[in-house]
Amino acid sequence: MCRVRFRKDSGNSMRQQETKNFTIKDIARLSGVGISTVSRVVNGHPYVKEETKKRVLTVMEEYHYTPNANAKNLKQISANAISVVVRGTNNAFFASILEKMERAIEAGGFQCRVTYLDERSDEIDAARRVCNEKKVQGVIFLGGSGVGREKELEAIPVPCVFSTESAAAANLEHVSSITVDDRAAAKQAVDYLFEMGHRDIAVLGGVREALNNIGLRYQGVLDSFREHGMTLPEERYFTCLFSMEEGYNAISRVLGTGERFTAVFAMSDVMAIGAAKAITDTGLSIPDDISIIGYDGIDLVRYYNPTLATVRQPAEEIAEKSVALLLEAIENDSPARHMTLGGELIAGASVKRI
Amino acid sequence: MCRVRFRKDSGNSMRQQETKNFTIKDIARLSGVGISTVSRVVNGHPYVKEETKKRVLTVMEEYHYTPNANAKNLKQISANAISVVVRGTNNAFFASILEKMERAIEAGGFQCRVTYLDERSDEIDAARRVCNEKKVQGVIFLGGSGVGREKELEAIPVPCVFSTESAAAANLEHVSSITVDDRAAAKQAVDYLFEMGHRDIAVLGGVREALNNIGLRYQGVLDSFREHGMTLPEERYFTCLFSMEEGYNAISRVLGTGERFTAVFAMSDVMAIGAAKAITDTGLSIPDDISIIGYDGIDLVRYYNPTLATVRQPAEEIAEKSVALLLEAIENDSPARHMTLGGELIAGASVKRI
DNA sequence: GTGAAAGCGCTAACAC
DNA sequence: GTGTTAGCGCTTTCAC
Repeated sequence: MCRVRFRKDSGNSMRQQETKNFTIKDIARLSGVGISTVSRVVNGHPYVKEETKKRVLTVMEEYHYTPNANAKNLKQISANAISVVVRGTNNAFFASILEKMERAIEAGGFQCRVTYLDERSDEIDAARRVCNEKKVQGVIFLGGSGVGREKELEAIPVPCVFSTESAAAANLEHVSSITVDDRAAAKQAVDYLFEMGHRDIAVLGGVREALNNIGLRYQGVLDSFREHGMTLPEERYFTCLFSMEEGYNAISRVLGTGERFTAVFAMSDVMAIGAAKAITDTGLSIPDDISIIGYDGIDLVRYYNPTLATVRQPAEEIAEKSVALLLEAIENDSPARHMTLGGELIAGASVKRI
Repeated sequence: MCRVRFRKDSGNSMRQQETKNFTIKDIARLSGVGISTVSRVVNGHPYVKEETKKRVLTVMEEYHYTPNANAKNLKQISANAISVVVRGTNNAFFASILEKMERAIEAGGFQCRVTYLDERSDEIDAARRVCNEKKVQGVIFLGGSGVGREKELEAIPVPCVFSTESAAAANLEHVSSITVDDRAAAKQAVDYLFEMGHRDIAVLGGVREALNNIGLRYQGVLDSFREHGMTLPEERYFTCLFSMEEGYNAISRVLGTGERFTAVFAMSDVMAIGAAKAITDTGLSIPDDISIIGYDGIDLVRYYNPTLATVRQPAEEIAEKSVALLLEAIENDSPARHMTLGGELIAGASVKRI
């Protein structure tokens, strides 16, 4: 492309020059030093005469030199960096954790490299690739799961931390994890609805599998029902994906049939928001006709109308502990640990005592 | 790290092997062919005997070989890829455009490489780096601005498209842009408020600069006021950043002083949501006491209570046109173009006729 | 059809 | 303090 572009005004050699990608060799030649000296300056290594350094920096500036990261990574043994592999873009809950992780990683003296993956991609595969291409010293999986992937995890040569999913079952000496006690937290949410006098409670959640967060939250729901001498009828569990749209559709559909309940526990705040809108669109009121409580504690619940009750997962604590666990493993070669944090019930105007 | 880990059970050579990063050389040796043959198989080049190909693939499979992207990029001249540089993570409006861009780019036969940048980073610098490291054939800037950066843009050797910010002023033959007519769209929003009988209108927006989107939206606001024989008092313009929190704080503060108006135009939906919550938290009703209309048309406005009126920027059209412009420039070497799309007024329960 | 060999731009010994 | 040089893992001529 550029070729053609330049052919149009080939008399202009200035532009030709501006487009050239300067290499370390060019900079060395232009500043009259060897390439290793340039490399030393670029990487802030010691033992370069102040004067030489200045000259090299000037040339670098003048020609807009940027080192080629491919070449750097190809050669470099280790880069003092930590990689965070995030599963699922556009997830408000993860976004808030990620932000805090970045800060903690940098505070710990490491660079932070974030890899965003969509749902279709394999996070462990991506991590393996990052490890040997970017030479990172540790990996944090945000929203990924290591369950049943022991074999692949073995192939990752640096300490790992699974954030928000337990990896205790993998039982690997380089894989830690940090989770919220989903079962207890979900129980708290439903307990709260019972306390507020609700008896006819619906649950909006994802596909229940024994070992994932959803399965655990479901267990917590059952625990609460059991403790209150009740059982959750299967027709009161609505399955949907983690989006407002899906939550809306699921609850719209059931309310459309004339079915009624006095409260909903949604296993994520975005589902809860969809559900809330479905309720008001049906002409019902929150919380007068139906109460609703979510899960996660994303910022948005505070700004919704009415303010949504939720069980907050402690984002900053998750972030800090994840990074702390990883740094310990990297720096002190500490053994893997699996920590569990508690959720926090946040009351909101969306739940009414009946 | 891994060293230490392995020393713990150095008798286990299996794990040692699993952690090794296989290179193209290893695969060549293990399958008894030359490295160029492996390279051909990996890249799907023709002229490899079916049998040889099969053998190589088997070995690759067996040893979980993944090519090193650094080495690949270092050597490769061009990669049939397009880079999208997104400024500002966690922006729902951009996220929806990005998703559609990815699809369009892949449909056009190119790979899509997304680079996420925070507000502090320089998007043009990042693009330049991506160009010579990843060998992309074109760049789309989502949310970046090329204004006043002609010099740096010249250094990018491939066609570019600025999405959502005009780059007409740069007047470069390889830089196109696609924008919404912010001025007209903002005018629509305020016109609508006037039509609904509002006279005391507040505006919540960002820092006004002559050439950016905010400045244009502000001009549109002034246009509408002028057309309705009025002027916007300076004390009715509230400046805040693009977040719910900022919108909330700004409107809370002013309502707290007892100041009142009958309608608010917020220059983004997230600001509008913050403002909406500030209004209801003050004990006022939307739309009975104060009407509100936002800007952007993110999904969330449909799920808010009450449904927020907004001016929708046509995300899919922006995405499609951006990609189309770029593909044309890449494939047919078409000259730069600057397109302007229209916004669409979306009525909502948040605006009341008075 | 397939292999040998020359680099891509850089880092890190090692020599001076 | 600074320069020379050997690769990192790959693609890509160019021979055969």
